[in-house]
Amino acid sequence: MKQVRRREVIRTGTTVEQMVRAIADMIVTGAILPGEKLDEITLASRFEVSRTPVREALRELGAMGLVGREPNRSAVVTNVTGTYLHSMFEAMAELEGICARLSAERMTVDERRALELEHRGSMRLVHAGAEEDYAAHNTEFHTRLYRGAHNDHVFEMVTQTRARLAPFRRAQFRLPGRLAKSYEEHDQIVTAIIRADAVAAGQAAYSHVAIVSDASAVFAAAGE
Amino acid sequence: MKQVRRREVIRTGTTVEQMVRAIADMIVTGAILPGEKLDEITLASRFEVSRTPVREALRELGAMGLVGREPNRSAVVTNVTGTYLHSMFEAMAELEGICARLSAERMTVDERRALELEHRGSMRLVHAGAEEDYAAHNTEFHTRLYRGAHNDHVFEMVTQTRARLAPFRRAQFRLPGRLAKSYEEHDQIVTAIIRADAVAAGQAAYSHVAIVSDASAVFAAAGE
DNA sequence: CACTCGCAACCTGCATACAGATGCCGTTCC
DNA sequence: GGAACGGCATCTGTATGCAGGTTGCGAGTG
Repeated sequence: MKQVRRREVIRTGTTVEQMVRAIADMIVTGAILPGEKLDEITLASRFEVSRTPVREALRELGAMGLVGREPNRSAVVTNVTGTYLHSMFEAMAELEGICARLSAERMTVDERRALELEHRGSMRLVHAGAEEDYAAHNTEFHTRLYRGAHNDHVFEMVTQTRARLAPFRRAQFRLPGRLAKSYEEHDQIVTAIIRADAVAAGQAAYSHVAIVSDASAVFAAAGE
Repeated sequence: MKQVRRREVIRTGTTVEQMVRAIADMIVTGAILPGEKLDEITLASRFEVSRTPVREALRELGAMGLVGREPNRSAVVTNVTGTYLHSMFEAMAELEGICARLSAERMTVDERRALELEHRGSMRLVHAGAEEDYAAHNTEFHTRLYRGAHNDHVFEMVTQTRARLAPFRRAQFRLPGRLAKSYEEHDQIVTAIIRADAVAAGQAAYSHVAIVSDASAVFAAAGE
């Protein structure tokens, strides 16, 4: 990490790690859309490096599942099938459930307090209808759950799954009334965690994500 | 896939995909031990290719979590810390639980029958004390559970986690009485799945893996 | 007019060459 | 005698060139 940063200054180009992050960002934020081709030469000139590091970055993104690769073809931003998308949403709900359950059992006092504060603070965003800000809060909120589970491998899995799902849930908070509903569901999760009620926390988190998945599935199917 | 195979004949060297598989195999079977360095030049000469495809293979293995990489250092077979190892075993138990639960709900009649047959057939291996064969059966048995969940993303996660855990659970069936115990636990899982009792299946699978994890953790700590 | 075959441009896969970084070891100085 | 510094060997990171595969377009034919 530190070395990478040092290089950032020295070299005119970009390191592979930076490219991976940059491209992954473009994918999850929607700057590049699913199905779009990622031409090595184009990317190389764009990042001002040769094709070699670009290839390595693409291979890593492929292993992460963000782009698909097949022999002698351009890498393409993964455009998952409906059934696979569904399996990811379902898996996400399971993972969230696990995280909430473990969080209820394992979060430190500080973590519980921080989660509650984060949650309470989001109420004004709901009232203001600040979708963008609420989305940011939402990410933070869920990340706290993932960390609170105190299980690094689960954290990796859930983080990676979320990244792969990101392109398909962007418009989520635009649905009317979704903000208030999300807040309420968060509230149930937080309450259960504060009470150290693992089962309730797990179920609340599972439903929360499962509901979101339904809404987004509709959106995705609608061709967003 | 097909194209790769065609090339296998034409070119003297090896493709990146083949190398990834080969190296991953060496790691999970213990041919290369955790902590061992993977020198690019050595691997290149060993596979009769240049360093470029080796680098790509190593990067992919890095993304899979099988090898660790840091700037300007050789890739090393991941030697996970105790706490991370523990988190993987815990995650594995959760994932197995999910698979068994979903299998109980979703397996087709054929899948249930095949699972039961596979299981019943393993009894003679237990009596014979055939550890190697039982290990093979065990892999097949669990793979059936993973597939039976009918969730591709969960399948990917559980498969990848199992691959990363493989180096640490090798000696598992050498423990006295472990074969019989494993069979009995499998029996509970199968029974619950046949009965379509999702909760029981999930719990049985969770305990099954959690128990194994304890035994293996001891082994790993002992320095196997 | 549609369909097929062939060619050409383009792109990926890999090898090789070079630059930069790291670590080790011997030497030197305190 | 020990520690610090410098040089060398080695390995990683990247650029570039070449070979093979794929695609798309155009000409020719039914």
